[in-house]
Amino acid sequence: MPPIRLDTFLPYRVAVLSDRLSQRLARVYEGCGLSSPQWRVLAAVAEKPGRSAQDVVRMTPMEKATVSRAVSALIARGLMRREADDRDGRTSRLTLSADGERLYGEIAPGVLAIEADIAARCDKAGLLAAIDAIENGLGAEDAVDTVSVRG
Amino acid sequence: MPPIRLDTFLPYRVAVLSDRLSQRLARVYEGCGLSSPQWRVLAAVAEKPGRSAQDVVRMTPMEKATVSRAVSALIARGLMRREADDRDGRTSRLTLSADGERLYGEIAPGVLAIEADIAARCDKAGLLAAIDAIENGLGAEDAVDTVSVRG
DNA sequence: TGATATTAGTTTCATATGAAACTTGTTGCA
DNA sequence: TGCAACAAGTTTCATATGAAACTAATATCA
Repeated sequence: MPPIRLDTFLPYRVAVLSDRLSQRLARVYEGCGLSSPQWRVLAAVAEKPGRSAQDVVRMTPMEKATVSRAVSALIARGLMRREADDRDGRTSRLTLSADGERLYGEIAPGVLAIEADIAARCDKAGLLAAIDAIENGLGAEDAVDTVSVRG
Repeated sequence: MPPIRLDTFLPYRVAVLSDRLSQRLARVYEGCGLSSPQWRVLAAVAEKPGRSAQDVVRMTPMEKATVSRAVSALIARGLMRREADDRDGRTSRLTLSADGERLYGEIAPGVLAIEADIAARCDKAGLLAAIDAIENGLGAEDAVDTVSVRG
């Protein structure tokens, strides 16, 4: 079996890149006492107020337990509010408090500056298109499950 | 502060993609009783026998403690061997045992098939070029540290 | 040469994580 | 209705993780 060449093996390259980007962003929000899941929840709710925890789980690489804990921590710090959905008693709608908006406003520029640096160095549109294509493919494979692996 | 649009925010998109790819690959090697760090170490050593634990740490998004534990586990399972470097008494050289090669040979085709699917759906060369460019940029930013964030 | 700093690797410890059980509310349908 | 399946969210528990302390070997350089 000839070994997998890692420098051109996409899952490996993407994993390394993702980790480095995460660490780079973390430098910005860790100073504000946010963990990575907390930052992610904050960003998701800031983008679209009223999202439920489940919404965040679906759009994010986080378990529902992780999101639940992050939400609790953000509420305990007074950065986020939770109110019951009037249609469905199970789900609750999340919004940022004034303090939450303020903190978000402190972090976002630094984070956006990093992304601008990144985008300036690569073909961002092409990269997004590739990511879309891959994710669509992964979704399709889910249906086929392990079949494509056995070939 | 206008919220960050996540669907075009590269660190977010890359994190989600990386997580999905990891889970997809994990389906293959989990069946063989390997954890994610164990698979990564196995793949790194298979690619270039004689790599040290530190080599693996440098090329991989894993802590040295994680690598140390993964190596121990692989050796305990008889999949890997460790022998002292004759020049430097601190480092040890890792190689796969016959069983390790065999297991690698079982896993690699499935993993490569997944990557082939992915590569077929996107501009792989362009994607690799973008990753290279971003990683180079991140390296450069390290030197400048937080300066570019303050702008 | 010998003192000091550094590096490879391991271990310890506190914490974060994921899986599964659980609670509560909703849906489907007989 | 009422009962079974299901979904949102929380909590529990065992385990994986990262940070820091630690050991042992090597560099550095006065």
